Amino acid sequence: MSQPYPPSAERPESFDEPVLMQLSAPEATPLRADAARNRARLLEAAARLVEEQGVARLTMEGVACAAAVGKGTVFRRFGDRNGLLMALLDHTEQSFQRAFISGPAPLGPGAPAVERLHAFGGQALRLTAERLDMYLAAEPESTRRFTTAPYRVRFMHVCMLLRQTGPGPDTDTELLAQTLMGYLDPALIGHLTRQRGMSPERLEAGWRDLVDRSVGPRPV
Amino acid sequence: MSQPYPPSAERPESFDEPVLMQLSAPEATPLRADAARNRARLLEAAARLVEEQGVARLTMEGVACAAAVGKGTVFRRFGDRNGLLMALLDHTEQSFQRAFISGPAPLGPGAPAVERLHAFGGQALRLTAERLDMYLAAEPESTRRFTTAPYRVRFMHVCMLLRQTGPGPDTDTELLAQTLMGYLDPALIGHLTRQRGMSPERLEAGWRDLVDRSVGPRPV
DNA sequence: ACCTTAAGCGGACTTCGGTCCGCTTTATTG
DNA sequence: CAATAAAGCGGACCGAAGTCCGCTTAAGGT
Repeated sequence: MSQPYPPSAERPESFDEPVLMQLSAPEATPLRADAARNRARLLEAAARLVEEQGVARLTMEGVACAAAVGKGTVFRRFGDRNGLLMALLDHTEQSFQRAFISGPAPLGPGAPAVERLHAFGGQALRLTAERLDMYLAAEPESTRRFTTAPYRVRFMHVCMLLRQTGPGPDTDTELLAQTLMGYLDPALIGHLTRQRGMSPERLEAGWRDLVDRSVGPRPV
Repeated sequence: MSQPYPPSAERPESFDEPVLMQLSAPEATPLRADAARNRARLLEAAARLVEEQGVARLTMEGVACAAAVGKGTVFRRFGDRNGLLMALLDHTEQSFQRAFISGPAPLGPGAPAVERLHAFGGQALRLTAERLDMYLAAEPESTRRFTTAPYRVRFMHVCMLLRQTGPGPDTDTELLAQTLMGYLDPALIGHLTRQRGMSPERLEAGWRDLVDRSVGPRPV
């Protein structure tokens, strides 16, 4: 109920600013030299530890220790464990973003909105499946997951594409977009692939079906 | 990776048995007298503490203490914090279940499947909104949330109704049902109502739209 | 160069969920 | 009614996330 580490903190709590593209890349105030160095060491150490022992064994103290840095420093820089994990996914997420915002069609602009939606989901499914443990571990719990920067960027994109498909006047695009986003939730993907044994192809076909149903005015 | 408390534990890990209706009500082996007494005292104490201080302040040790019982006992009985919280919701959940399985139409049998789906979502939204904090706190994280008994019962129900609406042969009912269930996720409901300020009416209208789009064969 | 100041640092500390294991109680059975 | 096995109990213990606060240090102004 209070901001723990006043100035920066990689996970902003405010809601209303225009987020697009500012995942964590350009800090409002650039980091001090030592801070930047420590940040890099921490990310490097964390990535190494994850690779060596799996994300489940990653502890904040372990990372601090491996980076030869105090525990408080890790929290100051990344806010919490999810923040650190999200930072580890930042590169992937940013290039995905670039791809669907300004990359080549059909993911990027140029193709019809429906096809862009198809491509968007396909790529999201692929990225998530590829590093599922990371995405699962990075996902904050409860309602927090809807307020992370990457989620919001994706959401706004889906919302925009949906609006371009000629929804009827009585279609609630925002809610429909949330529903579509729900399909891409790492937890759901993990459940379906690991516990229900569904193939990526099946998930992708399901996505296309869902998009086709969501597009255009609502049925009679 | 191992079952911590061998014999009972209110959250079964197995997947394939026919669950329907066995939330926690009839234990496989009935509880020993002292165990049953302690269970009741724990639930009572927990409910009181939640009422007094809110679910966020509820700690397992606090409950144990208030029930004049050892901490280990709480864990033995309920598995973990989510298990305790789910037990607190059990009554609500069971009567909801009865209502949609065998209650009066349109929630129960008798009405067309589409109307039953409409009613189902409406009621789920209402129940969740009514005790949102509890539902949020009781929700296990990551993929675990798909394996709780209440989730699975709801899911199978939606799946069944969907199958009754004449989906085309190329419709993946299971995936569609998961999508519908995603709309009813307490975390999403909490986000939409609290952080985006959406009205219950709007959410319900969104649900009806979603159902209408999900029903029947997929569009061209 | 020096001074000032605020960002940054570190690690002890708190809190809480979850586990362990030796002891106690219940229920069954002969 | 005793004996006994197994379910139950309790609280010490552990690990990890997150907090706090006094000390250090980089950076910009004079």
